[in-house]
Amino acid sequence: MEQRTRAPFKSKAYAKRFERLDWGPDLRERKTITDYLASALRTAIYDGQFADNEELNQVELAQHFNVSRVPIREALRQLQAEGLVQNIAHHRTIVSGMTTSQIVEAIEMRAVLESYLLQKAAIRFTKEDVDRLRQICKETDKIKDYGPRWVVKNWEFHRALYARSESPTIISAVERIHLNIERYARRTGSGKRLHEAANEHRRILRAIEKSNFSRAADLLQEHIRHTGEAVRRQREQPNFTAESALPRPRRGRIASR
Amino acid sequence: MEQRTRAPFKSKAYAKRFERLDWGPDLRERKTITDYLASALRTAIYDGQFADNEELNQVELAQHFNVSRVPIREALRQLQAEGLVQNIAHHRTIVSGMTTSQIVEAIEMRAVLESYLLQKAAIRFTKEDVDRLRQICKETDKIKDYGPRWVVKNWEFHRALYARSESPTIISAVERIHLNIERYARRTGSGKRLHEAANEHRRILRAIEKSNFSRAADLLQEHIRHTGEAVRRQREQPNFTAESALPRPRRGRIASR
DNA sequence: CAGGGACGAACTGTATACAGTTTATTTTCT
DNA sequence: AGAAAATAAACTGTATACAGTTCGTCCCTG
Repeated sequence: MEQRTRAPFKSKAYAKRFERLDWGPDLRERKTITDYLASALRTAIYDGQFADNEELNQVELAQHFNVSRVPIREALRQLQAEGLVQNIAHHRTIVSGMTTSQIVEAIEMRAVLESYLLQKAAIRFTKEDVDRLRQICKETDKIKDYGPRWVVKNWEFHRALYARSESPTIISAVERIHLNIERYARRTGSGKRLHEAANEHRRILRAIEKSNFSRAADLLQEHIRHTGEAVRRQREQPNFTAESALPRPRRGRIASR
Repeated sequence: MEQRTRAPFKSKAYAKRFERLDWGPDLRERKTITDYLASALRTAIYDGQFADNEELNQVELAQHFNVSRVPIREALRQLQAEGLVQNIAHHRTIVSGMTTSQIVEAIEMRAVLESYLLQKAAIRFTKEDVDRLRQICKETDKIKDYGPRWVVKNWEFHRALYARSESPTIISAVERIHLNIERYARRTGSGKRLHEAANEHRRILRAIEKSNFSRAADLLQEHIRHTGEAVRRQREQPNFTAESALPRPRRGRIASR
C-alpha cells in the first residue's frame, strides 16, 4: 500500500494557522484526504489558531491544502458534528465559539464524571498506581510555564487517576470534553493557576495515599470546578472580549474553483 | 425562499428501512439534502431499522433517495462523527453496533449525570413542576405496550425532572446518550420492565414530594442502572445473538453511478 | 484440488463542472 | 441624494466524471 503524502501547500492564506500543526505519524497515516483534513483542522482549532466565529472559506481552504472542495466539505461536516464548527446552509461555516455557560457546563460534566471515575477506580488501586501518580506530580513540577507540555502532563495525571476504572468509554468521553474546552481554559492559565493546580493534584494524591477515596473524589471535583470558575471570572470581567471574529468581516475575493 | 421537497424515491432497496420515517416538518424543513439525509439516516438507525454492522452502500442509498453520492457521503461523515456508523476507508461504511460494555458504560454516564441534574434541579422545584411529574406518570400508565409512544413519554418524565436544572448543555448531552442507546434498551423491553419502570418513576416522584432529594437522586440512579443490568443480562445469555449483520454479506450488484 | 497471482467488477474517494443562494455593487427611479 | 430594484460576484450545494482501492473470481501451476 502506497504511503500517501500530501502535496506541498499552494496558498499561503492559512499558512500561519497550520504551521504549528504536528505532522507526526498520526496525521500522516490517515488513509484519506478527508481524514487528514479533519485532523488538521481539529488540531488547529483545539490549538486556538482560529478565533471564535471566524469564517472558514471552502475555496481558501481547498487552495491552501491543494485539494478540491469535496474533502474539505466532508471534513467540515465531521467537525460540525463534533461541535467545533457551525454551518449555516448556503451561507458559511464558522468556528463555533462556546458561550461561557456552555464551557462551564462542560466543565461541570467533567467534574461529575471524573469524580465518579475516580471512585470507581480507587478500590482497585495498587501501590504501583499510586507511585505512578507521585511520579507524574514530580514531573509536572518541572514544567514552569503554561503550554502544551503542561497540558499533556496535567491530563496524564487525570488519566492515571482513572486507569483502574475499567471504563474506557467514559474515559474517552471525558477526554473529548477536555480537548473541547482546553482552548478556553488555556486563556485563563496564568502561572498562579499552574501552581494552584499542582497543589490540588498533590492534595488529591495525599487523600488517595490515606485511602480516603471519597475525599479524593470531592477534592477532584473541586479541582475541576476551579477551572470553570476561572473561566467564568475572566469572562465576566467587563472589559473581557473573547478573541472572536467580527460577525461579517468583508469577504475577500477568491477565484472560484 | 423556495421550499425544497424531495423527489419521490426511485429505488426500493431501502424502502422498508425508511418507511417508518417521520416526514414531519422537522425533517422537511432542512435546507440542504445533506441535512435531510443525515436526519433520515439517523432516525432510521435510532429506530432500529438497521442491524448492527450492516453495510451502507453509497450507491444504493443515492439511488433510494434519488440524489448523487456527494450528499450521501457528507451525511455519512456526520453520522460517523456522531458514532452511529463506522467508516473503513476505501472499503465500506457499517452501522456501528455498540458492544455490551459500551452500552453499559453509556447508561452509567446517564445515571451519574442525570442524578446530578436532578439534585441541581430539585432545589428550584415549584409545586407546578411536581404536578407536571404526576401528570406525566398518569399519562404513562395509559400506554400499555412498549413502543415509540412509551419511549417518548418516559423521556418526558426524565426531562421534566431536570427542567429546573438550568443546564441545557448537560441535558442535551444526556439526551443524546439516551437516543444512542435506546435502540438497544428497547430490545430488552418487555411488559414486565414497563411496569417496573413506572413504579420506579413513582417512587422517585414520592421522594420528591417529601423533599427528600438526595434519596430521589439515588433512586433515579438505580432506576437508570436497571436498564443497564437488563441489557447486560440479556446479552450475557448464551443463546443471545445480537441482531447483527454478518461480517461480509455477499455484495449485491449495483450499477455504479 | 489447494494455493496464489492476475484480472475485473463493484465500490469508495476526489476533482471538476454546474446549479442555486446569498451578498455586494450598480443602476434606476423618485 | 436616498431607497428600491437589477445585476454581478463570490460562495455554497449537488451532480457527474474519473481515479484508486478492495475483493471476488478465474485461471494457472504444482
